[in-house]
Amino acid sequence: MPELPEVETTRRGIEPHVKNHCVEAVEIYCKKLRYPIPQNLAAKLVGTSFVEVARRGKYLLLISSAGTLMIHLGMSGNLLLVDVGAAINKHDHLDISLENGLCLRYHDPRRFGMVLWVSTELWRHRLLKTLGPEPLPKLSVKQFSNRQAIDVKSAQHFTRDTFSAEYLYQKSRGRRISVKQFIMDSHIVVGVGNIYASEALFMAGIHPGRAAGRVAQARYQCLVEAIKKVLSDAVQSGGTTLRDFYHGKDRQPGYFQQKLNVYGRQNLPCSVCQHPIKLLRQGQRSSFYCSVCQH
DNA sequence: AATCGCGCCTGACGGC
DNA sequence: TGCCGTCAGGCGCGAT
Repeated sequence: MPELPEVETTRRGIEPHVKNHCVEAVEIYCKKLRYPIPQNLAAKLVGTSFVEVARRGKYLLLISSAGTLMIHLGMSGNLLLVDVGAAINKHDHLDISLENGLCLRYHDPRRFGMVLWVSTELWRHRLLKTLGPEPLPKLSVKQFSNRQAIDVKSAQHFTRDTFSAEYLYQKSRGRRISVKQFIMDSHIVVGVGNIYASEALFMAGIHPGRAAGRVAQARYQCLVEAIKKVLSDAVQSGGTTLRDFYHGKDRQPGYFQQKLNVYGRQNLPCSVCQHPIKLLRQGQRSSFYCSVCQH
């Protein structure tokens, strides 16, 4: 289940092997992901190069002069670098062969992911334009080493640094949904998935079931800091496994490297007060929390 | 406008 | 051994 740190780790992993290498061939093995893979991808991509490997929320953006390949990994998606001509395995859906002898391969058992082609300015795209701010905007700024790859308005949209306690506080006034569902809403803030939402709320001492509109601004300050800490720690642990992205298929998602304080730990003792961690069902999602430390 | 719940999909796992 | 039900979950979308 890729969360933002896993997507960022993937972005960093593929970037040096993909950026500025000409596309030689595109092969589609399965059309039906969440949306169909555009059939004319080869016509768009062959002979061009990706000049930037960027990310907006959990969307990976491979930007070429002709347009942008937008990839979401969904629940079980994965991008691998294999040698051109490597055998196809089950659930491999797309191959993009490059002139350097490597092939970028999209693999996704559950097919919740998406591979889309965007030829308009990115900030106009319906799936991107409504997204909330990045929790770690500094990562976004670093992405755009090639300023010409992206139009000014999209770059501004991607790098706006508006994620703050005041922002969450304002956005949440009058909202009755739980604070956990609120921070997991990508239109509020991108990249906070189920695991890190539980972890950040624990760190901030906020009960996941509390109404978003009934969280004080000072507590949102704690939450903002917790979200940034949890995500940047996970990006860091992802980064430590990055050395070998190409050959290293044994790389682990960041949350396997990281100590999880509550997620998946129901009935186990809280790391702070030793009381058993509780499980709460919100929507169709599991939340884990400590009823003593969080309120 | 906000909220709720559905559907997409496969693999893992438990019970019989 | 195999079959069947359940769960996991990001996200868009339609209904309310």
